[in-house]
Amino acid sequence: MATDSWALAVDEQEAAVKSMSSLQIKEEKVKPDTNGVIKTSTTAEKTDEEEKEDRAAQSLLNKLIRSNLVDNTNQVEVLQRDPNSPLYSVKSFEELRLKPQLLQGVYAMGFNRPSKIQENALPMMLAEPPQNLIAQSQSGTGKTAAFVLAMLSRVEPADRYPQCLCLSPTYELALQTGKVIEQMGKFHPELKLAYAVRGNKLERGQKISEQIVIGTPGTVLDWCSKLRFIDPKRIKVFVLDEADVMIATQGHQDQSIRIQRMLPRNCQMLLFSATFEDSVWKFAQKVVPDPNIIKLKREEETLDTIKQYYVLCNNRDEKFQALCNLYGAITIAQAMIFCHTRKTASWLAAELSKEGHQVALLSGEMMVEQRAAVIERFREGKEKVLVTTNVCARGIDVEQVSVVINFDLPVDKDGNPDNETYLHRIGRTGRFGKRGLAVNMVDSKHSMNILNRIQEHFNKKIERLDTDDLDEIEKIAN
DNA sequence: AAAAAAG
Repeated sequence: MATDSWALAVDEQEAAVKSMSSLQIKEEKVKPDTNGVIKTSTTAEKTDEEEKEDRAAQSLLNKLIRSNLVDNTNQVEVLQRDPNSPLYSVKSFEELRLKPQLLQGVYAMGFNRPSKIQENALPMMLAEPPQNLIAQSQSGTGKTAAFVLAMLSRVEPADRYPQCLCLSPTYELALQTGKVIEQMGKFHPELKLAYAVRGNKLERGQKISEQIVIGTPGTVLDWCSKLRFIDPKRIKVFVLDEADVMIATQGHQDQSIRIQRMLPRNCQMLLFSATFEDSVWKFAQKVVPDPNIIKLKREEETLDTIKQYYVLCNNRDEKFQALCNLYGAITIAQAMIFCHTRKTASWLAAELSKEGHQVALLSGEMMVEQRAAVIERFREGKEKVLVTTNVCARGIDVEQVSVVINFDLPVDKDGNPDNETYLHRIGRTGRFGKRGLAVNMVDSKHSMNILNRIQEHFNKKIERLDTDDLDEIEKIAN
């Protein structure tokens, strides 16, 4: 058991793990309740923990619903694999002729009508025979709901083997996307979901019966090859989420390709990426035959609703002092603080708690049980401030986050500004017209240069903030 | 450099 000052109580860890594993294979007491909701049948009354879970789930749902209601996109560019076929676009979910239980799930989540990207993407993804899709889209556009809907409409619940496979770049994102699958599929009592993530160990030699699998690359690869829990030849839909991360040369590329190669020829490939840079494009062309392509132009408003500042310091200790000065202002709602390395993150979390601030730490060096518990506590609002690494840069949606601090600016392996990660990080806040605040900590000429290049890239002025000026801090925080 | 990993 870890002895860090921010280590969690054992019962909380267990609760978090339980909530994650309620749909897992090892769980024997799983059965659908009256609403068709799949959960363990232990207690009749709702415990405190369960209510907290409900609230956290609701916050995730609220965010998803808004992404469907608020169209902050102004342009969708569609390239069909057959340019002569008519371009279908739906204005309602009924037009898609979904299975009734699935339509029920869609409405139960509060979706009334398709988002901009869904109008075009859904008819393409649901067409017969299945067609491949490459979509450029960021979170907040209804992307997750779109591919979940595609998986759920293709799945045959009566067949007790994996048919849909979704890959996420991180453990936390896999859990989050899994929750959406559970929610949207909850009116199919016989439908089950398996989490192919670290820490979810199964007994050797068996096959799994869950129809949908969500997971991270390493575990999914093991389940498909060495351990043979999944027969990849029977997968009908393959979703690659955050494909630009998954395909990055230094990233999950090998594993993603090896998994993809095991799939049958006629498997439907759905690939989502924030950018269409060369590496993504080459990969896509190699492995996704005859794709439809959707490019989503997102209004610059995304950045306009987020006020961006920088703080000038001379070294790490000054950055820490500046952060402490900001602390009162950022804890009004929730905040995320990004560091470049795990080491810096754990150092910073320790220093902040020494100063008497309550902070949570989340990085890849922690044990998965702990990670699950921390992200859950953060979602519930039990933790106000999360110190983390790029593990949380993408896709993690917590509604109450209104401040993002780049304790270290995002740079790639060559030390160049990582604009994409910058956009993703600050995109954790200020969505859907909500006000957001991003503060960048600059501690050298070099990092000032990085910041300038980021400004140029987004053509957006990032103003200086004096952290000794409490009035100014007060002003930006409100 | 982070993440992924039944290595």
